[in-house]
Amino acid sequence: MSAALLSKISPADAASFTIADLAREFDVTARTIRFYESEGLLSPEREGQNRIYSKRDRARLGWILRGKRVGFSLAEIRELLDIYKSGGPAKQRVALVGKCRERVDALKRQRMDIDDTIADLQAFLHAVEEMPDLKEKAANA
Amino acid sequence: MSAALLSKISPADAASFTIADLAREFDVTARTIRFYESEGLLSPEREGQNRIYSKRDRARLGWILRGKRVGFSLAEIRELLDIYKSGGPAKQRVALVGKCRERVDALKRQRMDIDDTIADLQAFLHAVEEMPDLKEKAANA
DNA sequence: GCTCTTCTTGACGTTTACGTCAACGTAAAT
DNA sequence: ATTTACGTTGACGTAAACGTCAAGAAGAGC
Repeated sequence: MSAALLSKISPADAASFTIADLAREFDVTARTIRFYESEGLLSPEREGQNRIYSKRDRARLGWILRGKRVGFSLAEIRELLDIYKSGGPAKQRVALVGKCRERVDALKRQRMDIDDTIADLQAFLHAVEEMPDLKEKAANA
Repeated sequence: MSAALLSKISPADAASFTIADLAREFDVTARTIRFYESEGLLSPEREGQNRIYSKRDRARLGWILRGKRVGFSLAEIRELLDIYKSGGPAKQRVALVGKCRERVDALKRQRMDIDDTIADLQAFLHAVEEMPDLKEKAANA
């Protein structure tokens, strides 16, 4: 029973995981993880009818979710994951490398947009902090 | 007639713009710009029934689109724009400043995700470049 | 044996962010 | 006067990314 409780914790260095394990760890629903599988982003083993995720599957899910956070669509993420595992003919790989470079450039542009937006918001924050009534509030605190 | 052609160019430093001007400049459809207005993100003047955009409107649209590029939803962008123009009571402004700071922190985390993703992709690119068959291709080129 | 929990597979609903007509107004060009 | 170009307001359609049931399988504990 204490073993059952410990299994709920599901140590991050375990060899395999249930769908609920990953859902907890990455803070997504099981529905989402199954949806990613239906979209070809994951393909875990089965133990009977139940899904069983390896450490590689887990890392892959992490990659997917980080991709989402940086604004990739699921289709883009699938493309990138396909590029990773691509052992196809050299000519095809050259094309994939091109796509990969484009993605890197896009990310760098996005990074600049983020820097600009941060600068804008911080400039606004500084301006607000210089406003007289707020300075009073701060002084009275 | 040459004046008509020049008007198509619609210099970026003009005092006002049509919806098509902005659509061209920012590479979005007029439909999109009207949609943003219907969502309360823009409120251009009217000349009869036609919309007429000021330089401030234009800058605002630029801000909106950059917001989209960094992954903000339209609702989030509206919130941030509302924060900008907020001259409400000090107490309310303090709350808005909090939201603003949260956004900055989120953007910083997002930037770290982007850096990590760039690093991943570039590591992959370097690995591919070290692959024998591709080195041959490069040598034969 | 029964219940409880966790898992499964559909099927349908929902939100966001627009696209796509349709039908019309208006002003300039021919 | 009429085409042409650009503008307008609805109304409806759509793709992405899930959420939300419904109904059932399958093992764990009592």
